[in-house]
Amino acid sequence: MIGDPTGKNETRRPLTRADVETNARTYREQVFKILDPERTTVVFNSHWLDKLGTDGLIRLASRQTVARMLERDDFSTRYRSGQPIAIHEFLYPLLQGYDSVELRADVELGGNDQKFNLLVGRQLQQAYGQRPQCVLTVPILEGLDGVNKMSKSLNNYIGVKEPAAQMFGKIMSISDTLMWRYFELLSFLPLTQVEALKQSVRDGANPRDIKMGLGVEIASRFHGAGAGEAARQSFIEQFSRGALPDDIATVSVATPVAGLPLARVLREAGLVSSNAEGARMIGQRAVRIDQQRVDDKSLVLAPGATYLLQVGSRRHARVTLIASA
RNA sequence: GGAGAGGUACCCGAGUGGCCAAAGGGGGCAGACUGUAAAUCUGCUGACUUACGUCUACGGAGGUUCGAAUCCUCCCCUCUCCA
Repeated sequence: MIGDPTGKNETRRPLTRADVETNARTYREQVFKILDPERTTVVFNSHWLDKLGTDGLIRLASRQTVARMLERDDFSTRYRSGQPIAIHEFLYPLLQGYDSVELRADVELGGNDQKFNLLVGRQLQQAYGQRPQCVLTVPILEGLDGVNKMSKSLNNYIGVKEPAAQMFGKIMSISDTLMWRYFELLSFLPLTQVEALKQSVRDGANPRDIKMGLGVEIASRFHGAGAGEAARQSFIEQFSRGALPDDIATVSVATPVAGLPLARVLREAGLVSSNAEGARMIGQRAVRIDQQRVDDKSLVLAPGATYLLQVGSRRHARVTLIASA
C-alpha cells in the first residue's frame, strides 16, 4: 500500500487496499501477455508483510541506516532542497528488499531506476544470512514524448493490451530521434542491424519506412505476424491516402425531436469532453460530418439519421441519432 | 518551541479592492505545412447556454464592503532560518 517513491520528486500518498487489488489484476493480465501462466506463480507480499507487525518492522528497519537511505539520488535531492520526505517512503525500499528475503530470491529484475531498491534487497538478504541475489537492471524506456519515462499517468505509453492498429499508430507518432531508442530497447533486431538502418537513413532512406518496420515488429509481437502487417496496411490507407480506419466505434445518442446542437452530439458521443470544447472544435475547423468540414457552430442535427463524425484526425465515431420522447 | 516566507487554473508563475475566468511561459488540443516525425506559423485551452447571460474557481471556514484572488479573524498545509 506504499507507492514506490522512485523518480517522484514529491511525497507519495499511500494507496488503499482496493487500489492495490485493481492494479494487481491489471498487472497480471499484462504480464501474462509475455510470461507463461503455467510456469508462473504470483504472490502478494502482504502475505508476509502483514505478519511482520511492529516488532518485525522495527527489526527490519534496524538493518538500514539513514545515511544509506540518503545515498539514494531522489532522496538526497529532496533532502538537500528542503522538500519533505515522509518516513513511509523510507520504508518502501526496506519492504521491497525484504521481499527478496522472504522469497529467497536468486535474481531480481528491474528498471535501472530500481537499482537502489534492488541493492537494498541484497543487503537485507545478507543481514538475514542469505546469499545475496543477483540484480539485473534494464534501461528505462522513454515514453512517446521522448522526455519522461513511459507511464500511464503521463499518458505517453503504448499498452501491451492495446489493439495492433493503435500500437502501430503510436510507434509512428514518435519522433525520428526517439525511434532509435525504441529500436535498441524494444526490437529484437541485433544492434548491428539497427546501426545498418541508421546508416541507410543517413544515405537518404525515409525514416518513416524504417519506423513502419518497427511498428510491424511491435504489433506482431503482441498480436501475431498477420496483425502487424495489417496494421501497416490500414495505417497507409488511413493516413497516407486519407481513408478512414475500419474499426470506428458506433454510438447512439438520444435526440429530442427538435434536434441536438452539433457540439452536444459530439459530447454525447464521447468525442469531446464538454459542449464548450465541442463548440471550440467546430470553430477551429476540426470537425467533419461524413467527411465534410463543418464550421457552423449553430448547426443542429435532427434525429433519425446516422453520421460519421470526426474531430481532428484521430477521433471518429459513427453516431446514430435516436429520437427520444 | 521561536522568527520569517508562502499556498493562484494541468504545471510554473504574475496579479494587493472593481478594467479578473485571472498576465506570461510550459504542457495539451486544433488548423496550415508534412511522413499521425522534427522544426515553424496560427488559433484555442472552467462549465452551462444558439445567444443576452448565469454559475463555479485563486488552501479551508467565517467577516468587512455596493463590490474580494486582493482587506480582517480563525483554522489547515508547505518552505526557510534558529532551538
